[in-house]
Amino acid sequence: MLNGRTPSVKDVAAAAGVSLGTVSNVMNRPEVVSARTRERVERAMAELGFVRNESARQLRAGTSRTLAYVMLDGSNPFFHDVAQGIEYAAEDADLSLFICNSNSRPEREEVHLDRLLQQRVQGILITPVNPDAPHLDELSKRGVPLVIVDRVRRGADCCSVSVDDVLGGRIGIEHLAEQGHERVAFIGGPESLGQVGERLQGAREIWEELGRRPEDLVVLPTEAMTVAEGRSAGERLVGLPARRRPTGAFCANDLLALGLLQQSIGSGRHIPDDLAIVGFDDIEFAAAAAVPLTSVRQPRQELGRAAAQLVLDEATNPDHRHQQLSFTPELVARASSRR
Amino acid sequence: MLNGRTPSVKDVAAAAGVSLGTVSNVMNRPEVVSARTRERVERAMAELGFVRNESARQLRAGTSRTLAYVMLDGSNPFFHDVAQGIEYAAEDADLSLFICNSNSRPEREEVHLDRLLQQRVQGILITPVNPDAPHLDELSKRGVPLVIVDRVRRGADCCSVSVDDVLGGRIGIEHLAEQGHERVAFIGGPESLGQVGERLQGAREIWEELGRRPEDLVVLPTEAMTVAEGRSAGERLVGLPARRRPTGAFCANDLLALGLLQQSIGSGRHIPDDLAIVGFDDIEFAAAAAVPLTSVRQPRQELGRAAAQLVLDEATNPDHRHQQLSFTPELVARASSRR
DNA sequence: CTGGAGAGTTGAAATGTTTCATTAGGCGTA
DNA sequence: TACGCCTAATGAAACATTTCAACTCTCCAG
Repeated sequence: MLNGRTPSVKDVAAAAGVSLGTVSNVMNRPEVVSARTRERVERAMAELGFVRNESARQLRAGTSRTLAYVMLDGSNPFFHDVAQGIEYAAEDADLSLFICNSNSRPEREEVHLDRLLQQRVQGILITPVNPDAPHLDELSKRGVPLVIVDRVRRGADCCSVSVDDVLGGRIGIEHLAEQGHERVAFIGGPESLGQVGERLQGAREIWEELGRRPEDLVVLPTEAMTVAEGRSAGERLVGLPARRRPTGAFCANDLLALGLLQQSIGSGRHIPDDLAIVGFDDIEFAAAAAVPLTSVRQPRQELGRAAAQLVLDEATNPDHRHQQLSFTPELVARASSRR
Repeated sequence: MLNGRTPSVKDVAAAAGVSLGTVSNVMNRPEVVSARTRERVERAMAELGFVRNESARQLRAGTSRTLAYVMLDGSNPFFHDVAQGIEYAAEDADLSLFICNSNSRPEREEVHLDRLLQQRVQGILITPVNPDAPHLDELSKRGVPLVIVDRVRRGADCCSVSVDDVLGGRIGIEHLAEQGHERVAFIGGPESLGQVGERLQGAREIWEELGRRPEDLVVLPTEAMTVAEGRSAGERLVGLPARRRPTGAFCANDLLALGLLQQSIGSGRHIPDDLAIVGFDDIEFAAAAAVPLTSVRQPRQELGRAAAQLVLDEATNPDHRHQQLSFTPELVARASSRR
């Protein structure tokens, strides 16, 4: 009767001598079935090696048991920490987490979103390549619970969780100023990345509030936020005439900062005496760098956890209101910037 | 007629004035339907915003379109590179990839595997906490295509993809010997990890073949393969009496090596003059360390890609044979070990 | 005895696809 | 005109589950 097929509820029912409905009850509402029958059914399940077919469950029940996170860049540990936070929240809610990676390519992002829609996931968390892309509108319109992570969306017609980047920019520069640096660099780009723009904005604000001259905040744009770009920025820094050369550098993320750190040490400079370095994100490797890296910490796991809670609220609470959650960044001072 | 529901093939069929079967054909075998009808159906789909329900498809077709990778440790970039390799292969085969993370906890691993079974994924790739755990047997017995990644399984009743760790151990130590080090340390653990044992074995082999004394290969066991443990090993290293202190250290992975590097520089030693360091894996951050790290490279993405191909072969090819694929590691010499 | 409540169990309907045997219609040939 | 062939389209069955109204017992109060 089974001849090779993987067993179904029907087979279990037959083996236990009960009806389909009872087997289903054992799985979903064990309290309504008597101890005797429950035991019998469970034994049959174990003997047959029954594994519930999730597709059929989902088709009938209309509800899936998975969340999804579409991350922006798998090579940046920051996003894995965010994912970890989401995972914990999902675990608490007894859901699975589907992790996809767009690798900053809009086409991949669309492919992933399309698949997730087909899977009817309960909710989607995403750090989008472009938070204003129209295909995100599509999702909201479709009614799929959606939370933007680590970005904000202009229209604000969906939830988002991010960090106050303007404040982050202020904190980083303020720290360098406090350490007595008269001329500092801001390293990051492309400026089209909303975060870079905001961190730079914060940097400029506080710099002027402290009464410094705008031309003493040197902006070194990069093409991406990678270690390699950090190294290249380091080379450009050395190339500046000594009297225009900053003594402190604030990088828009830790990968850039690590690249800069490496290039600086490699070319014989002493950190922080010749150059003080401040990063952003406070990834695991920041503390583990040769000269431990000062960084503006984002609460990475918290970000993920909060995002997951928002998406769950949207999925389950009928009078859900969209929220723009903003976390406060915080300075973690280490050797790379302290005299 | 739709009143809020998400549209189904039936709705599309009605809107386009054709039958269910025709709509299905448009999606799955467009060549059998006439251009006129196809167009009409496609228009209807677009207008209704139809998205195929994957659960229903899978239920009927009996086949899912996803692979899964259960990774061992989300905080180690090595596994993300492996995952990336799998993802590329999955992309080529037009499959989705489900990424789970056991975080080295056997219970989580089991939960994930159970879920994946319920989802009826096409195949499972896993870097298991313990490659000999009985629940992996279960999977093979069930007939789920299974590939062990970066480990080998004694019984060899399933495919695996790994790197020749004994050879890796030889390569690392041979390099240190060539650089003229007379006394070296092996740092890694716990030894119950098969890989650690094999790398150590290779290290010992070559050390003796080169005519060195066994007691000049100092083993410093660690409790885990993390940056923190690397730092702690560094402290123990300093604690050794000068005449017993190694001048070169071979770490069982890069995280350990980075921790050791940091601790060494922090306590004023010069790398590589006071201590030469060799890591294992060659993760992205190895090259980006303050003193670029010499490492025994594993072909990380290739590992993933090959594993995915094996699992696909097992899933689709009826006369699939299980294989134990072994890649050859290779030395990448950088500043941390070169005088 | 009868009636009713409550606990436990049943079985049919429903979910959204794909598949496949069947039918319809058009066209050329005998 | 009758026949066969080919291309398109059809619609019912099947997939594995959940749900729910209906049914059967058992037990106890009246």
